[in-house]
Amino acid sequence: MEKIKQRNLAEQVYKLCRQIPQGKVTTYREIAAALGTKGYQAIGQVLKKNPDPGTVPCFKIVKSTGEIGGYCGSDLKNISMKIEKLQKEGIVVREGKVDLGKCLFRFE
DNA sequence: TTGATGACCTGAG
DNA sequence: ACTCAGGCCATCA
Repeated sequence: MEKIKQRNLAEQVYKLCRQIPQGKVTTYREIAAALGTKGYQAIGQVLKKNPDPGTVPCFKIVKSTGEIGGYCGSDLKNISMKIEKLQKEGIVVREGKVDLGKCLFRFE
């Protein structure tokens, strides 16, 4: 049987990212769960390697603890920009952390 | 193919 | 609350 494995994890991730509404954020864990995998790291890996802020709002993805994590190379400067973008969307960021109980979006 | 890396997660001290 | 160590998965050299 040819398992219809995930053609490309990246594509799935991008699709989910695009489906994130404005003013909401998601965690790597949710994405991995939505894809049915446990490679949380792989998610971030793909996002980091394929930074497409024009098509995929990767800044809407945070850690399960609510921390920002990283952005465009895990540089602190970029992280700051990520936070600003989130705030602009209407997301509440406190001490570099996001209110998951308020802006956590889940894939149905 | 093997080995190393990473924007992670969970649990224990 | 914070820090340390182990684990899981996909991608790159």
